[in-house]
Amino acid sequence: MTLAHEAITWYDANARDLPWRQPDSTPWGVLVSEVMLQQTPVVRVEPAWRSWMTRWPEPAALAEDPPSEAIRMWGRLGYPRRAMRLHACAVAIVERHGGRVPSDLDELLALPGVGTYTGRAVATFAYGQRHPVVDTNVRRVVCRAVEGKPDAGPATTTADLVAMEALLPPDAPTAARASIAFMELGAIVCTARSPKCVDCPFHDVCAWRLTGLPLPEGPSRKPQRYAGTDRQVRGLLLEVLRHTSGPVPRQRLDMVWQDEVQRARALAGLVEDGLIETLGADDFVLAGDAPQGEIQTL
DNA sequence: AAGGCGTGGAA
DNA sequence: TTTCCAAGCCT
Repeated sequence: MTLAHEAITWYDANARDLPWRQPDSTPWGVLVSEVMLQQTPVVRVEPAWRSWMTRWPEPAALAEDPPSEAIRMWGRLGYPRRAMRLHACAVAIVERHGGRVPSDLDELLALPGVGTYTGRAVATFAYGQRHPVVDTNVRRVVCRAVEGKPDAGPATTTADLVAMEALLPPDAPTAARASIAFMELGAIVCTARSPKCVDCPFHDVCAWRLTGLPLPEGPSRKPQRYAGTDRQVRGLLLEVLRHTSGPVPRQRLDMVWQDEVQRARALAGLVEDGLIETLGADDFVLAGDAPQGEIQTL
């Protein structure tokens, strides 16, 4: 019994019932879920995914609405640039692929917001192709079970793909199930902080467990702060824009953050990223909400 | 190729 | 309270 087959057997009995995994889910639904799941937990994605798919059941529907609507629908999932890119992705799918999510990996990777993980996930989970699919869960499971290390280091794309490739069964449908099974295992059993080894199908063969669950060696890299950063200020600014339909005067935005320098920097950043647009000298709107011909540049 | 980029919940 | 983490992407 290989690791892949052990994982698949475990997955068949323990997988969560998520809407984008239903038999009737579309490649578009899979793509939307993958983008939403980039750095956002499943529990917060699920209701947002349902709303999104109800409103925009296919790429063409989203492409017809302005980016501002995507940003509003994104709500508080975080990293709203993803909403922008998903909108741009829908436009590209309409323009380049006749409104159908492409199945070719290189065409997927060429879409905005679709990187190594997401492209392979869509090709594999939506189209049943055989590709290694490596996310943070897979990296953790493989490095523990195979290498015996407590935590995966920084992502090293090529090496990670090669390592997973070696574990994949030869036929595509089984390989796809193996990938989703490894991911699920990392998500609910082989978790970062409190792995539930008693529930793990790799219990008896896991190199990490067999060597006594050694702790991480050096000091962990310190996570990025959030409070007081430009990111927080951007979030506050965007929160105002999201809940306003018309132009928002600069004066209103001035209220969200004391530090004028930082506030201006955050605002300029949002414009730079294309999330918002300036209207005249002192009004702002979400991207795409400006009346024709009234967009000003800084 | 490190670091920027949101948000909320669990420990 | 603070820290850490959650199916990354882009530059």
